[in-house]
Amino acid sequence: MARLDWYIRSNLKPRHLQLLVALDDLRSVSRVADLLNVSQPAVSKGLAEIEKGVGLVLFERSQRGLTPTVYGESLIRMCRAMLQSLDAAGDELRHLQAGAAGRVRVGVLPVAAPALVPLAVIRLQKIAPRAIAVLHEATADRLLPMLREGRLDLIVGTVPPVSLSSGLHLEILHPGEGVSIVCGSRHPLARRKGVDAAELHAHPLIIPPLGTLFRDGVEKVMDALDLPRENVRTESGSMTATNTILRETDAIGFYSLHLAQHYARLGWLKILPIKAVSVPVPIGCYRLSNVEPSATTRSLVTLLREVAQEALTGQA
DNA sequence: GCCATACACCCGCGAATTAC
DNA sequence: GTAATTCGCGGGTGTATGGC
Repeated sequence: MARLDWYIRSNLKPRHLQLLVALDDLRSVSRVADLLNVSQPAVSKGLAEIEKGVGLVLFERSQRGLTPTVYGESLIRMCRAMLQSLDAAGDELRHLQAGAAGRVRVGVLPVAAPALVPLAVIRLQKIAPRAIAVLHEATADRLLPMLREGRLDLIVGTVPPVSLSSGLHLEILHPGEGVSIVCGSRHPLARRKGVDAAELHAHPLIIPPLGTLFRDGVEKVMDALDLPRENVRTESGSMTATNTILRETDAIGFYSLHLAQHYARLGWLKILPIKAVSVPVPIGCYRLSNVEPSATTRSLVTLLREVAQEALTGQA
């Protein structure tokens, strides 16, 4: 085992992790000493010993304090994840002690919020009645930092592909079904058996916000149907808001087929019978590749696979 | 005002020794 | 053979001091 690996496995202790994270947060040896209730030399010496142990300079020293080097930034990021894992271990033990079967914190992207995640959570509660699912719905730009900081166990939805070096593990749950064009059930086009793309020009459009994978798919559909960009009145990352606007106005929206069918079954929306280009947007779940998922997290991922597979085969 | 270093002290751990 | 005690070492921390 290399010296670096040996040092990290054998000598790096939780208080070292706390020290590095605190130094990154406060960028000052003396302020960290105050925070951790130790002397300033203890912090200075502690940092020097970690640097000696790993054989790398982790912080640049200056008269104004400390600045992490690239090595420091990398190790600190791992330290944050390890501390979060330790916190999660404590949480899980507390919940097990209280008679629960563990907890899973899920970042839910809008596309997975109405059906995929809730259906999987319902199944989880059947097989593990005391398990607790904590759901956070937001866009990818807000959820990915939470995942990297260890505040989430996984993210479910349409998120961009990641490289192996990103520290994220991606599992494709569903290859995607293309984009469906939808309107409210009282919309003038709702009862039509056939709709021409040109008829959509008279209606305002609701599209996903910039930076989302689904937005790229929607833009391709808009280009294929020659839908004018100036008709876009709303960019919405909220399913609830989008549904309300679609039901209360003559706006046109864009959903994945699975979602569109889900809302059509509820009688909220209609899928317009219009020929659109097929732009599949895959749905996946992301987690940190260097963090071993808890038993509850693994169970939920298995159920997400089941629900997604049933959506593929039309059982859902 | 900031951080680094030198030195001293305390504490915990492991090995060696002793008592039973 | 086992448990208790002793001793040495290393790690962690504090104070004092110096350099930038």
